[in-house]
Amino acid sequence: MLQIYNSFSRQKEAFTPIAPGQVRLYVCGMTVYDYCHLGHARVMVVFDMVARYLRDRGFKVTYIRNITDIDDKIINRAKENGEDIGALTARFIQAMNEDAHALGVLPPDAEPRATQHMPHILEMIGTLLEKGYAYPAKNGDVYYRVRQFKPYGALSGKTLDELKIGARVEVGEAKDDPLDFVLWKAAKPGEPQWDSAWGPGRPGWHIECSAMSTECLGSHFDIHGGGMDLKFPHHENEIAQSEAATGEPFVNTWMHVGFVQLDKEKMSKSLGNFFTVREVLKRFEPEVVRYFILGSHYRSPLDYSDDTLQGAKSALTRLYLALKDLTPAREGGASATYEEKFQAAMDDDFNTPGALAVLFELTRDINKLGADGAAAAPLGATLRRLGGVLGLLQSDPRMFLRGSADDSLSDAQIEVLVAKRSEARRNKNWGESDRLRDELKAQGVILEDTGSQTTWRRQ
RNA sequence: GGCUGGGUUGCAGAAUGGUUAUGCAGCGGCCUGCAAAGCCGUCUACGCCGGUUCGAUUCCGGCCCCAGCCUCCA
Repeated sequence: MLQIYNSFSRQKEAFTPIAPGQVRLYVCGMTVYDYCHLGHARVMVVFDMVARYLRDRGFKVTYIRNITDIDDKIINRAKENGEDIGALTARFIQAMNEDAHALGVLPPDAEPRATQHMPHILEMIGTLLEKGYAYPAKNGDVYYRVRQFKPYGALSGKTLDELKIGARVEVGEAKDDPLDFVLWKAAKPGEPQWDSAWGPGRPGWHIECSAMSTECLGSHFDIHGGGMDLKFPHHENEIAQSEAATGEPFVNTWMHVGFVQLDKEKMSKSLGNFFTVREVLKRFEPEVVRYFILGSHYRSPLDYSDDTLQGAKSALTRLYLALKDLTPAREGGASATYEEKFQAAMDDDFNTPGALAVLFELTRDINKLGADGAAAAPLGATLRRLGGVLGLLQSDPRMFLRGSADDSLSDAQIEVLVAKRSEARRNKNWGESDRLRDELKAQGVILEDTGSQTTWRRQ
């Protein structure tokens, strides 16, 4: 039985989809004004894993991940760059897709963009006004009247009065209540704008997700996810908007992914202590980064360090070494217990570290069979299959182990040295043979002799 | 201050009321021309104080510490 930790109830719950056999999943994606950093990568990889596992579990999954392509940061960045907003967002959407692809993240079923869903956004704001949950302010903005929505604060575990203590009042605010939040921002000169019954402007951040999620998945759907930092106010506001507008429950299960941290501190744009995905990919292979992310539970903080990434690389190398000499087999064979253990781990709130431990048990059993490739092949097939559920182990083992040349020796240069060494070995010239091996080692190339055959891999 | 997570062996990181997590690193052995890889064996735990229990790292209470949210942020 699949159990998921629901941030709303703050406990693990048995997962039952609204429509039998179908899961409707919405995840808050990126605001596209800059490159993805590791925090974004974690959310993308985690929900990719969730979607893959749910599908493997037999559910039909509709996975929606939105793109925020209009907001203050985008407008400001475009202004700084002297760049057209559309060009800026197109550029970073492209970059995001490249990063996601590198990390083995499958495209969601749809990636709705705020600017392409303006009618539905306007419709929802209209409904909220009609129902008395929203009001137009003197400055042309439209606000959500938080006190009108009784359950407000349920997700974040706060009461309105608690929230009010911390609320900041900006100069020149036109809100009736400092906790109210903006649904529609009146256009300022030179800014992108859309026509509305309340005057030209653009949507607030929260409304787009309410509009797009309910448009794509219906008023009431199964799982809504995002980073931990979206819990409040973003997701709280989504609930308020959506439930007030539709009159139905919005989401059954809320999933929040923990932060990527650097030196025990949240990696974030405002602190400036972040690594972009592309920076990290210059130093580690994408699959290593994916392993690093899945190597800890999705709700735990994940501390980034070179050592941890190096550890992920070593672990992944061990898995690939076990697959290296196996002939591909189609069937998993007598490996049902591994499948069961794997599923038991994943069923427990997507416990990927536990699932990975099962892959290592499989690896040990493959290695024990050693030269008996025929016996090991079905185990190898199971290892690859289960790895695939996590989006891992789908590369050619030899290609993964050889890595890429970077600024070191090329494949051809290595082959030449390996051939020279094999020649020396044939002549039992151990001095020369070991010298060549040390030379390669110094260049980060590791040799393995199996009888007269030598294989190599980059460290 | 309020709220939400969390404190596990050298590092990373799970589970669990009594019995091996797992990976990396270490140590001993096997294998190897020597290595590497692999296999076998092995060492280092469960923030503090109480309580429940035959028995608690695991449940309960209190405390300390860390991170995050309460303001844009995945």
